[in-house]
Amino acid sequence: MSPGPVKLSDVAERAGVHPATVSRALSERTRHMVNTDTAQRVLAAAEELGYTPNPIARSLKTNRSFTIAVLLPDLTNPLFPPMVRGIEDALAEAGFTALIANTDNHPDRALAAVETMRTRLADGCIAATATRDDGLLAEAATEMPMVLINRRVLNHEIPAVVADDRSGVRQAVEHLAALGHERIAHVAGPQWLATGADRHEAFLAALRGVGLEPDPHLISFGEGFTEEQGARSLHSLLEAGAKFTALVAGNDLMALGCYDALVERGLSCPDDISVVGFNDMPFADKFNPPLTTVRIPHYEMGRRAAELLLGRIEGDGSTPGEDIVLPVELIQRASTAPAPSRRARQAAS
Amino acid sequence: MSPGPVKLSDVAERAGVHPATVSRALSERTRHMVNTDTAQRVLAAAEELGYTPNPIARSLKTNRSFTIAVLLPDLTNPLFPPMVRGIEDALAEAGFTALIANTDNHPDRALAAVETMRTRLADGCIAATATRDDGLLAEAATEMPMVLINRRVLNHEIPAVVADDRSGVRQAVEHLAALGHERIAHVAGPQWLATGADRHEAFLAALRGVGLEPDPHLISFGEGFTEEQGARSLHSLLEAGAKFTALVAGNDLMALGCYDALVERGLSCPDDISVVGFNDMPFADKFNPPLTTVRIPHYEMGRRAAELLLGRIEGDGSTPGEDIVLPVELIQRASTAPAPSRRARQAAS
DNA sequence: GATTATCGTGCAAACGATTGCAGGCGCTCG
DNA sequence: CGAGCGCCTGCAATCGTTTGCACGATAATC
Repeated sequence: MSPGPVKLSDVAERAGVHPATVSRALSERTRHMVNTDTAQRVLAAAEELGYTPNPIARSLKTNRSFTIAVLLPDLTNPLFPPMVRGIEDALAEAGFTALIANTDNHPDRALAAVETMRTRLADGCIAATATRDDGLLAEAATEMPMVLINRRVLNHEIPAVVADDRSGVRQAVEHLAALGHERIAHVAGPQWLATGADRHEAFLAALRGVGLEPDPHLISFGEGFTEEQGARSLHSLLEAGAKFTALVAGNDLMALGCYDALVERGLSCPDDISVVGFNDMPFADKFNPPLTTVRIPHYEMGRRAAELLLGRIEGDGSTPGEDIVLPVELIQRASTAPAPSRRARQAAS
Repeated sequence: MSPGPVKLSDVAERAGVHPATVSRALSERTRHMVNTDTAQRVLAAAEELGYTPNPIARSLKTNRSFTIAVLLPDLTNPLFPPMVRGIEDALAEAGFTALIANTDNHPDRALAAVETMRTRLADGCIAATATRDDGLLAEAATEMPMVLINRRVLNHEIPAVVADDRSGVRQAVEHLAALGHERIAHVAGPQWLATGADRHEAFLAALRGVGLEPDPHLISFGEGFTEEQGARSLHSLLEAGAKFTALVAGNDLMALGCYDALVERGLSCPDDISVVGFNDMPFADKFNPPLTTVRIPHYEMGRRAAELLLGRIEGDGSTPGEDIVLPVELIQRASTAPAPSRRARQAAS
């Protein structure tokens, strides 16, 4: 037997057959081509020798790597690890492996990553990096199966699995409205991301839904879903003299930024201003105050994205793709409280 | 030209040379074997055609995949993403890619992961999953270059990069002692992990260092570095009637568990009990109260681990390996306060 | 009993790159 | 002027699998 890892020909020799026969006997799909008891013999030999196929050689021949590229803007954002877990779990069940790449939100790093993935022959790609109008990904999508997660591009050319953002912010503003808030601000996320734009739009709609008229002076856009941008946005709102008693932030990170801005100005949450976030990131219940936010099913989104992708890979390439939108749920914690006016009234009564 | 991705022979044809020549011209290492201006021609042709080598085919021949396996217990633990970033960045600079696997702290899942990695021909492995006495990894280490991160095995057979745990907990108890605390508890991590055992030992030493005698009744061991275990440990301490005014937790997650246990029992941090954590995980400054903890250089640890590993791969296999231990720093926030006794005295004066 | 279908297996050519070996050419040097 | 030496470059084998094709044997058909 040759040295090093055992290979197909070793098994063949041991079983007294040709390597090709071993190959056929070992694959579920081609097993029927070989006599049942030779198959048994081969299987036994493979078992005894502890044969494991060399995936490199296999890939070279078949052009499939059983590898899925996962493009993330930033693994450090607590939003993503649970999604990745979901993705990995679903992929593993199908014998696939995830290859994770951070893009830092830089288009060129994304380009480089896509390139790497493509040349490494990933069988498909799950991207969380898409900007709303993303030519790069759209182009890449023509070359390999792709699905988006937590993002969406303008013309639904790429299937996506997303949380029900509209419902989420609706629940948020209804909650605020029910608490008596009438002047509600929006510390919005970047508008070049679908999540940012969708939530902003949903915010406007939800406000009208509860009979409030949107006020442009109560809306400020951040340039990223980050703490700094959240703080900056809130500061600029306050700076401009806007008056409001509650705000909904683009996501939890921005909400945390708002916390910072608030304490910096000696304001209290929720006494002066109620804030609600988005995502229910890990430890959102441990913040000061515990953050009211809308919970999205991170893990489930990951699973669904992976399953969707696998379906497109294995499948006939059809399933033209309704986006999958998963339900969300408002988690009420201590960062929201009745509006001051109502508290005053209650105190008076 | 053949269809699909451009390959070596396409470039060869275009440049009017043999594929072998192209191969040599394209590799920095072998370029000197080919005439300077043919090399130019080849380079130009490759550029025009947009040639990118097929790493699968290359790997098959060279037995190198330029892939590094990264074994994590749990990507969802906020400790790890920054490390992964460090690893990825350092690897990318050298043209390597990281393959991330979660083991969920299950030895068999780790085994499966290692197996996958090995058969996928990873060139090396960075593991954060090692238990103190880890036969599995020790064995795997004989088959491929490996370095440990944030973990250590008993007999230093595998090089590791770790934070200076001893110094960290020393700083923590000195801080507490300086605040006047005399009865300091330890909500320790699992002892089968090096981090758990080291910190426990360091705790004992540090206590004596400030002239306090360790009391076994003030120490409780968790079975995992988790919130639940932190809460459970603290509960059992309190249940047993232990009296103390401060505690150092095995890590930040356990500290958060302590927060939970404290509020559940109507105790206040830091008024009744000061707590200090370990790791300075993201958002530790946002907790209620902001957590005093010791900061470890996550990102840097990742980088160093990757660099160390690459050195072992490229290099002569020497560097027998002192462990790399990186400095840590106590970050004082609001979860620690002067001991009640001292506060009383201050109030009296 | 000759002819055709059926089944099981081996042969050999891929996949796309790397690399030892050999050979052609032009020099120099004795 | 011929032997010898360097420098380039082409040839062909190789990495470990998969897979179309052909071949031989056995079974089914008329």
